Amino acid sequence: MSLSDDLNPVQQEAVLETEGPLLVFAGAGSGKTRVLTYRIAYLVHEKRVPPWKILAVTFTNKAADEMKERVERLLGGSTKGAWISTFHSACVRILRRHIDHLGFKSNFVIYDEQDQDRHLKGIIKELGLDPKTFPPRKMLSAIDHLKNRGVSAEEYVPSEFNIFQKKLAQIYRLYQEDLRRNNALDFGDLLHFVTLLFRRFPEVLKFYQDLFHYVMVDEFQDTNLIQYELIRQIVNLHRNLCVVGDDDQSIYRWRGAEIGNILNFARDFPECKVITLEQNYRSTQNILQAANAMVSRNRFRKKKVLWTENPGGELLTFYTGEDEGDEARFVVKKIVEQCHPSPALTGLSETPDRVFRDIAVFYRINAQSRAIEDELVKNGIPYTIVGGMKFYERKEIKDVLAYLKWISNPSDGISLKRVINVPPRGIGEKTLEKIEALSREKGFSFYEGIRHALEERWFPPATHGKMEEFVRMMEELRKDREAFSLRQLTLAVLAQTGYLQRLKEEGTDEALSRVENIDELVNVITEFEQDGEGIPLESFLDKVSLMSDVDLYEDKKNRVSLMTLHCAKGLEFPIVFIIGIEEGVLPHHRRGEEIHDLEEERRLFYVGLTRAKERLFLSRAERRLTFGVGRVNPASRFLEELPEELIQYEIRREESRRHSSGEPEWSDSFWEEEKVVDMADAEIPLPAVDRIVLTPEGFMPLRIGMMVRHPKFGEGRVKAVEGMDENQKVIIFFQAVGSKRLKVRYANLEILE
DNA sequence: GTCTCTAACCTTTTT
DNA sequence: GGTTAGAGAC
Repeated sequence: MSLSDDLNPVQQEAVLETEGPLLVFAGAGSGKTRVLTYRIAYLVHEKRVPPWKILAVTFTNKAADEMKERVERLLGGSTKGAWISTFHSACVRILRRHIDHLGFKSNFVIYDEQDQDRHLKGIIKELGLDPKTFPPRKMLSAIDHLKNRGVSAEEYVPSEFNIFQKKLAQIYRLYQEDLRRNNALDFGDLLHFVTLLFRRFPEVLKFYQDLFHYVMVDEFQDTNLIQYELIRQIVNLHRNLCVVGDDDQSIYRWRGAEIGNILNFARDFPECKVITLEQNYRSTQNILQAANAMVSRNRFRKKKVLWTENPGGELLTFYTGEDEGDEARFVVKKIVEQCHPSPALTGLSETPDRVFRDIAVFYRINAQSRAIEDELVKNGIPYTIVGGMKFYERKEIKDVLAYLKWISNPSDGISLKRVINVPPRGIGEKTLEKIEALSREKGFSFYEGIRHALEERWFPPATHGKMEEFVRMMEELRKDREAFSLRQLTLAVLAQTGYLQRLKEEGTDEALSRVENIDELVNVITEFEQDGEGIPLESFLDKVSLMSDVDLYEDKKNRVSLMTLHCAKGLEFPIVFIIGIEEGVLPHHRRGEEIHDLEEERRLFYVGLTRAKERLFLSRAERRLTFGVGRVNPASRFLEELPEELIQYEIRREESRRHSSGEPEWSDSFWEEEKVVDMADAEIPLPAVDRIVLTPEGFMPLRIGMMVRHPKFGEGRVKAVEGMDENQKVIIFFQAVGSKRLKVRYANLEILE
């Protein structure tokens, strides 16, 4: 390790400034991780700080693992007990040790969003509230918000005149009570409880203050209030806190991230030193210039201008597709071109200079991946999706995990209720409700409730037998835990419960794919156990609960990567596509015109732009299917904010319409006439409609609310349009015969206005 | 209690 | 367009 060889002067300064608070503004691609890893290595190697006195927190496990790996490489050995982990896993580690202070047992389980949802629904029902006026998900996010601001159920004081708040207070209290009964914590609790622990038990706080002499926080712009408070509590003694972040890459405001944490850091730590890393090592001049121009439009930011010594590189390419299919064809055609350049196009190169793993496609929302996927499949290009429907969210996986969770913590009623009748055992909703009421009244966990009811012979005879059988089976599994390995335990669950057998009997394609997934889960568990540490069952469940989408991402396979812009943060690719540069998509219409929201959307775009090392392709579609309904989107306002001279517009041939079937999409005969034109020519006037309707003659502009005439039913008003293909239907209210749903193709409609 | 079919919701982003 | 929750039939 040689600081002067491996780091530029500013980076070196950030490494050497070890004492006291330090704020590092690290622009995209400026070597942020490098600084952090060298800093840790420097502390251990040069300043002889014992590794376990160092705490470094990140947001994803992937980032933590990467940091660990790089520190190990620098130190030529292990990280020897340095705490390098995510906020959440650090908190779990602390709570497993000290949570008894707060009246929980150390084998608590962590509820995910789905568990929370079920849990809260039960409470709303219990209170006799209408789920329509008090939607569980809205209540949940309100509770989460309170936790993120450090407000506990007992402390929350609702406004006396606000019915919503009053009910919220009631629900929040009951929700926490029930969690305690289940010995369970939700995501928000993990952080919140540690701050409570620190506040109420100074000796515990003292222990960690003494322990951590040096604290580092990565991606500081994404911390929320509670995370910041946690850090402040810990560093209050030694005050050796180094935070690294980039306000321009703050994209989690909607989840409570406080951009003020980084912008006002100097106010909380007046003695702090500020270092700004502005040299970019990742992107070409053109890419960087475009990104700079974009983000400089934001008003609420610390001014900085990234620069690079890299070559100018190629211009950004922009394509306007007819619809998302056309857009996808453009993307795939370009991918093929990059990976298999034909001699005619490149002049000389015979071998592809790019492989699939060099390429990533980013989008605003997950739903946009579909069109791209279809097109990639059609062309036999391997790809991987980061995020979206996750493995651990599949029903069968969650079922098996629920059994395991319960074995780990028999107080966990949510998991128990999930599987008590899976596969069907003749134990129904009503029985469960009775047990729940009984348990709540007596302060039992759900399982204790069942056992109590059995002893007292509360169940009707038929139910009694079934329940007895179930309890016997679960007790058996609980015993298995002592003697069995985690793998054996999982296999025992699958066999004893009849879960696997039931799926096999079903024999449908769906059931068989579930069996395959379960098979995969057993593989994962086996692997985990082999290089495992700690108690396998608990650590495995923790790992699964705290896993994020990006964590599953493996970059070793040679595949094109597809992901949302949010997932893209922290990654880089030689070639990047950003699709859907449209008003309503990016910026997304669910955000208002509020300046902070708009600026965050702009930052999101900025994050996407700065992931690219060499080439950047941007695109949009004039028409897009949302909810299976056609929609026309104008170009994003962000497009105009990119410097004109950095962009070349690629125009499409009119024939692309007939191209939806037949020949391979990228065949040279079709594309070779492409040319570069300027904006004026590329802009195609947009039809002023919000629904496009397909008729035998072609497209027909039909607006909702428009009056039309049908040959048989007479005059009517358009209420809705469904679909875009030849099966497209339209719902029309006719004065004569009422509402009708008609296939547009055959309806023979005539527009009246 | 179990299974099947319809209707509503959905899509912003996730540790 | 696709999934999922709730209603209705057996």
